[in-house]
Amino acid sequence: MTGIQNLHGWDVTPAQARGLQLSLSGQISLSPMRKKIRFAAGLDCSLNKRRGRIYAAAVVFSFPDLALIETANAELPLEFPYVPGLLSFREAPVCLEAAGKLKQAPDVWLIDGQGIAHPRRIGLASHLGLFLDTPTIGCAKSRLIGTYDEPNPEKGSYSWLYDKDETIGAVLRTRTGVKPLFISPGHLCSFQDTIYYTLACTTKYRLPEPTRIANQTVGKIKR
DNA sequence: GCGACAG
DNA sequence: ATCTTGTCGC
Repeated sequence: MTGIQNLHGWDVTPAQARGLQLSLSGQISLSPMRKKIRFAAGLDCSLNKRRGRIYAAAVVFSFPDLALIETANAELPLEFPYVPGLLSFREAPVCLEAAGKLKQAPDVWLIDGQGIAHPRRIGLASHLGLFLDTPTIGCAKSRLIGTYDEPNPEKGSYSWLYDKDETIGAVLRTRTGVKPLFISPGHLCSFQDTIYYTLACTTKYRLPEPTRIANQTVGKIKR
């Protein structure tokens, strides 16, 4: 896959990382997606702390039929610690390497982590969106920041996620009676796009197919 | 000072 | 994220 931007290096300290986030967050766009979507991709990481390695898998599905088209993966030494709010500095480098190996460039990415539902409005999905220069949606399994009302139990119901008075994402039920997902725009998409495409990529499981299969794929390459 | 805290 | 089999419930 071509067209990946290299906006900055990743060998930084936590303090420098926060500074980069402050200067990059202003470049994130929430404008609605317009292009016709033919390919939706998923990205996920896993790590082996004992070996000090981090792995990533990028998978591409056709849309809206959701047939698996291609997978690619990557492996790198684990260099940055896990710090809430700085996840992209730990996971983005391998994710970008895996994404770069794909032949089919996707029209939208679903990513395991937050988009703008982040203290500085630039979670992993937003940060990757800037580098990929393609719409990205953050599909996190749990909350990082924000307040919300519990959505109704039926698949498809949702409530908004707020930080003070600002809407930063949605709490979406992707499967009836199961814990909801915390979704938010990463880059180049709106809140409505986020809900629409997450549901359009979800079949019978809690996680949408792109991130579900990416998670399954990265689990295999680690072993 | 005391919790909360994506993966 | 990771360590992990059976088991409770729709």
